[in-house]
This record gives sequence, C-alpha cells and structure tokens, in this order.
Amino acid sequence: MMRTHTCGELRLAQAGTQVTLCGWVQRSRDLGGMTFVDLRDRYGITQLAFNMEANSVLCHQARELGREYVVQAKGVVNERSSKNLKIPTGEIEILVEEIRVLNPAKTPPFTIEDDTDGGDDLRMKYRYIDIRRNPVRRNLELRHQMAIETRNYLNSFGFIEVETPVLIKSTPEGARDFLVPSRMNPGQFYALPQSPQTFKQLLMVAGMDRYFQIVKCFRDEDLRADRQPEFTQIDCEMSFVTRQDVLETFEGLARHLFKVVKGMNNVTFDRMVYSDAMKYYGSDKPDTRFGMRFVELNHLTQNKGFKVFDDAQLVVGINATGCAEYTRKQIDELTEWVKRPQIGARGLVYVRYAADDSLKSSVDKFYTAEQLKEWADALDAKPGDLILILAGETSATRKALGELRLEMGKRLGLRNPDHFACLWVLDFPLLEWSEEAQRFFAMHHPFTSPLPEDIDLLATNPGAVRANAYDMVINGVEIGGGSIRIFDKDLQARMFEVLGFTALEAQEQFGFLMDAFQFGAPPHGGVAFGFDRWCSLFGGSESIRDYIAFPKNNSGRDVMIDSPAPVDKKQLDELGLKLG
RNA sequence: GGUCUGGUAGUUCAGUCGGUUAGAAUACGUGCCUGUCACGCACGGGGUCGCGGGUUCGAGUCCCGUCCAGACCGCCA
Repeated sequence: MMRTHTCGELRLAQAGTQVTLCGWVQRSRDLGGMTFVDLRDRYGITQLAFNMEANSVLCHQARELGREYVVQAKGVVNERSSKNLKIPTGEIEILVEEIRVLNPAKTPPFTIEDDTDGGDDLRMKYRYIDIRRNPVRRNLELRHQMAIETRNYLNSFGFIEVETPVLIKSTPEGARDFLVPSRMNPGQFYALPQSPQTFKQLLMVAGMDRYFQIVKCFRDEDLRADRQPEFTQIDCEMSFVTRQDVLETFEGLARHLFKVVKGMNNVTFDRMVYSDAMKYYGSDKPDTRFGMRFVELNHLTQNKGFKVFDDAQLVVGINATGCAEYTRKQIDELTEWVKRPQIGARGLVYVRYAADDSLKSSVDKFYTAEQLKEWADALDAKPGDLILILAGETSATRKALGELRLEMGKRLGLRNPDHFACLWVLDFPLLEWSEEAQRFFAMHHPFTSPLPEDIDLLATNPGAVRANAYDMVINGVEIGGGSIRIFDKDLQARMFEVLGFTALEAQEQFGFLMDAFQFGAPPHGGVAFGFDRWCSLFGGSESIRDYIAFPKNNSGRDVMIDSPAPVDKKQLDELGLKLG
C-alpha cells in the first residue's frame, strides 16, 4: 500500500499515529526555518510540516517541491500549535520523516483553485487538470450520485437496464444523424442513435415489461450551453400502463432524486396542458417559480383608435410587480431588448401605475386613465407596478412576451436556483406544420399516440390532434419527455401516411417496428430524461458542460484531444470514401 | 447559415482623442524570514498586442478581410 490514509480524513483523534499520505502539492510556504506543504487529493488537503532544526536535509527537499508535484510523505500526525479551522484537517499536520517525489510536474497553465484564473478554453484543453479543482470534481461526484440513485430507484421498481446498439440505421425524421461508414459494406453507413426509441419499444414487444438505460445519444446539430452533440439520457419504457401510471412512476424517481441528492422532501408536481402553457406563459416549458402570468387584453384595448392594437391578433400583457420606478431610459432599453431579432417584437407598450395612484402609459394619446385602470385591474396591478404589453400575431407575440417574462423574472431575482418548481406539461400537439417542407412533422416523434378522443381528427384536421405526450419541466428547463406509444400497426401506418411517407418508405424505414407490432405488441409508453441537464439543474449551473467530464466546445471540437481530425487516405480508401 | 461580444505577459485583465520605452495583479525565478495556511518582504526574467492587408509622419488603438473563443437566432422528432 502506497498510502495509509487519504488527505481528507486525519483528525486530532489520530495524533501520534504513524501515517503515509500520497497526493499533489497544492502549495508550499517556505518560512525560512520551516516549510509547510499543502498536500491535496480528491478527499481534501493535509498540511505537511518540515522543520529546519529537526531535519535540514528534509526541509531543503521540501523547498524543491513545485506545484502539482506528486509526492508520498511518511510521518507522524501532530496537533498544530496554530490551527486552521477553515479546513476539516486543520487541527493537525504531518511531521514528515520521509518525503518522496513520485513524479515532478510542470507548472500548470492555470491555478488549481475554486476560483481559477483560467478561461474556459484553457481549462478544456487541460481538462484533466481542471477536474482536480473542487467545483468540477464535485460536479462529477453529483453526476455519479444521480446515476447511482437512478439505477437504485428504478431497479427497486423492477426496471432492468438493457444495452441497445450504438451502430444503427439513419432515419429521415428528427435531428441530423452522425454517420459511420461501413468498411465491409462499401457505400453504406451506420448512424449513431439520437435515442434508443425503437429498440426500447421492441423490448416491450419482447416482453421485458420495464426497461431503462442510462445511455449516450447523438445528434449532429449546432451546440448550445445546454446542448452537446453526444449527451446522456435516462431512457425508460413500461408496458401495460396508462399515462397516469407513467407520470406517477417518474414523479417518484424525481422525488427520490430531490430527496437523496438535494435533501428536499415534499416536492410536488403541477400539471398543465400545453395550450395553457402557451396561453399563460408563452412557452411549452414555463418557469413556474414565479407568476407574472399573461393576461389577454384584446377586449379592453381594441377599437379605441390605436391602430397597432386594432390590427393585432393578440394584445397581451404582464405585470412587473414593483417596477413603476423604472426610468424612461430603462423602459427604452427594455424596448430595444424585445426588438432585437432574437426576440422579434415590433415594440413595447408600458403602463406605469405610480405609487401615487396615477397611471402613465406610452399610449396616453389613445386611452383615458379610466381605460388604463381597467387594464391594471385585469392584470391585478397595484400602485407601484409596471405593466408591459406586446401585440401582434398570436404565437410570435406569446413567444416574445415569454422571453420578456423570463428576463423580468431574472431582473427581479425571481429565478432562484435553490427553489424548484416542477410540473408536467400535457397534451402537446401531435403534429407541427412546416411551411418550408409543406407537410406535417411529428412534434415528438412518429411513434407517439394521439389522444383517443382526437383520433378521428387525424383525417379531418391533423393540426388539431393532441398527443398523449408529456414533458417534465423544472424551473423552465425541459428535463424529460415521453408519450404513450402507438402499438397498433394500422394506426402507426396512418401516422406515417399523415407525415407524408408512402407505404413503401414507411416499410423501408420502420418496417422492423411495423412487423414487430404484428407479433403481439403490448400497450406501452415511456419517457426519456436529459441526464446532463438534470445534473446541471441540481448543481445550479446553466451549462451542462460543467457536468460532463470531457465536453465539446461551441464548434463541436474536443480541444484536448483535438478532435475531429483528418484521417489518412488509406483509411478513406478502405471505406471507399472520397473527399469532395 | 446569421447576430452580438471578445482575442494584449504563463494566466486574468487595464491600456484615455491615433503619439515617448505597452502596464497591473497573479504565476514563475533568485534571496531573506521558525507557525504559515491566498504567509510576508526585496529583486528579477517574461510581449509576433490572434493573423493578413489598408489608412496615416506615426496603429495595441481607425478601416477591410480572416481565424479562434463564447452567448444567442436558425437548427435541435
């Protein structure tokens, strides 16, 4: 054994004990007659002490130690004469009797401290050094705990983890696939899975009944702070269940994780239908940590001579509580904010309900104080509040006001990362019309079943069909989603038809699934959670990169191993590939 | 594909209206210091101002292009 203890575990109780520690040199402090060295490992920091009078050779050796040297130290645990109560091992130190450099180290390019001086780029290039830092290490530990607890919980409910293949087949629906050329089948390609969707459904046909997998998925799309080309899902599927069963099962998983990881009991889940989420929050993943719900004002604002409102499909406002103090400059700045192309509003109307009961708006020319008071009442505004109103085409206006609502929530400090508001969003539309392709696309995926009462609409008004689908949303983050699946071959065929597949195309792309449905497919449904997002939500960070050991940068590059990279012509030849 | 922000010492940054030898902190090196724990003190080394072009008597600073990084839009069933 190279060590008897870790650098985080020795206490006063072990004083006098002979120990051997291994670790990295965090820092050394040379005081002339004495030298102190902080020795660090995953578990903590222990101070090594060297005394020139006691052993000058050893003390000189200690002075030679540079940052991040890997060393082994033998000595006796000693009560410090001046204690450091800021660290758990701060009451003791090791009086070193023998020090051995196991490996010297170059000076690291950034400091190994909680608040490092290193920028993201540099940290990613030297990620193995970055992971030595407490915050990154703790994030990976959190991720580990989440994974273990997920497995424990699902296992206790009879779910079994089954691995599904990573080299599969490209399909036209959904995100862009990563392709892998097949050497043995020239001109043909595997695709990496965007999710194990069809395999988990086939496992239900196979009678596995309750399946889960913590699994890598791949999508070749542009990256974001919360989006990586390879990411991890908690993928689950159950047989002989209703939607209610699925929601309850995975609320249970969520509550378990809240309890063991966050120490939070009594977490509850709201339910909200998609149409209400859009109507009241302008988002299919509303952040319900705060109110500021939309109030539609068409009936109070139209036909009073203000053309912008009269021409609008929707006039809708929010009450920014306590913001009446906003200056003209601040409101102008907000107006510019909503007019940015990313938000796309044409303008912003405000009503300031001042503390002295007076009402002042940007549309005073068109409306009386009494009329403005009606708006204020509709929005439940009180003196001291500020009403913000957008108008225009319904869905774009809702989306823009949804962004403004989040921004105001942020500015008012209403989005506290230590508070959690959980809900299921239900009854998503089954289909989404694409102007570009002039056809319907599945909003979720083509295996999602319609609500039974809407099936007849499939023929007459496909856009109005609601799906038996659900998303789990926490603090405005889509943590996961799923659906009750189609398990009937004929309904699945009708679905492909609505999506514009010919019978032949459907058979070519998904024949294996349609075939399977002929051999006794049970009713089934499931859900998939974005594991990285869930970790970052629990960890209190916006970026999932902080919870991935070796993430990719904005351009999809791994700057540490410098990938992707060109390959030899020989390799291309073997694959029968030619670069254009 | 688009919008915005940034790129100056190993690192994080400052650098005024275009004007002398480009600074600070930290890190690194040397020396001093017996209770430090972000030790302290003194001294020192360290720069392709991302790259290319242009304007100018003169460019880190202005203009054009380009590369890289980050955030967002498109995209992401």
